[in-house]
Amino acid sequence: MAQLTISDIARQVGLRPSAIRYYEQLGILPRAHRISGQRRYDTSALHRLAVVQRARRLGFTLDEIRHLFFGFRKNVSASERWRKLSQRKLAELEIQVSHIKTMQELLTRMQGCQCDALDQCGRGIFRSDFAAGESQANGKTAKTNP
Amino acid sequence: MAQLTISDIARQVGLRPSAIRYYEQLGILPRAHRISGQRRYDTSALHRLAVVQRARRLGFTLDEIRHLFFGFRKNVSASERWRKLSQRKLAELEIQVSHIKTMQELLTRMQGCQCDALDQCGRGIFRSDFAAGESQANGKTAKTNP
DNA sequence: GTACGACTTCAAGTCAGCTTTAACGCAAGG
DNA sequence: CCTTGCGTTAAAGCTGACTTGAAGTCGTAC
Repeated sequence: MAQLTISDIARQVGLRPSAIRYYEQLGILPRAHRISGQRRYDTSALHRLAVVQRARRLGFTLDEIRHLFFGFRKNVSASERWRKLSQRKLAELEIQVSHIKTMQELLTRMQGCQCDALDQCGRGIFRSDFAAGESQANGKTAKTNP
Repeated sequence: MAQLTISDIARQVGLRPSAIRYYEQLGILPRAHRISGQRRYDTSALHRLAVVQRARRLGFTLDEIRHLFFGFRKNVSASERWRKLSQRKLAELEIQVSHIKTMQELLTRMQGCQCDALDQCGRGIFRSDFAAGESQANGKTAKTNP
């Protein structure tokens, strides 16, 4: 069982063959086994790619994806690093959910008076993301954009 | 009250001045009022930019941002288009939340046996995102990648 | 009056994430 | 045997979102 060609799996996950070769090149997919030079896959490749696609749509970079899902080394120190990385990502996702809620509220409120909603929510978002104290910098605000 | 320079607001929202000029060029920010050639802003620019930043981090493109937040024309037909667009975006955000939940579960489960969790969740995600019927195409699956 | 620093425009450069192109290999069918 | 069709690689190209560089304009400070 390793009968799928590159265009088979590409079609099944909605990617082009070129993207899959690119992923192999980056180490996101393992080097595929070849039959007379051509890549052959089994269904596990489909599952990996499904995860990759989900993660991409949530804003994960290809580098993050590689480290989080396919980069775990066997040794202990690296697994400690992995744990830290995934904890950080879990926290990010938590925040992302709350930001989506705010955004949904904004869009919903804009069904009424667009300018009002935009200005009010904008003020709120600004305070929560950036405004520390009007005139002084303080260390609490997240450095989201270095 | 229009005393902030471009680098003032850039610093306050964590962007470079060049990004703000770029946004003006794209129509995401209105053409700023100038004093001897130089842009001056008031706090409402900060609020707009806070919204822009939030939206960007949630994966909105600059085009979407322009249309959703700053593109509403005064006439009725355009406002109908706007409503459709925002409804679509609200639905997308809903789906995004559920995908984040799945991803959190995957990462959490990977604290245990990574390969097992990855393969199991991958299978699930694949079925839910792509697998329609094994051998036949059907029209229900989302065309996420045209 | 000229040096400084912060601004201006416009064009070209950068980076991630692919896609396209060119030149080629293999095998199944007529 | 040779065309057709899908596959291969390496290198160059494209898009979105900016950044950088070159060349110039202000206003204040010496």
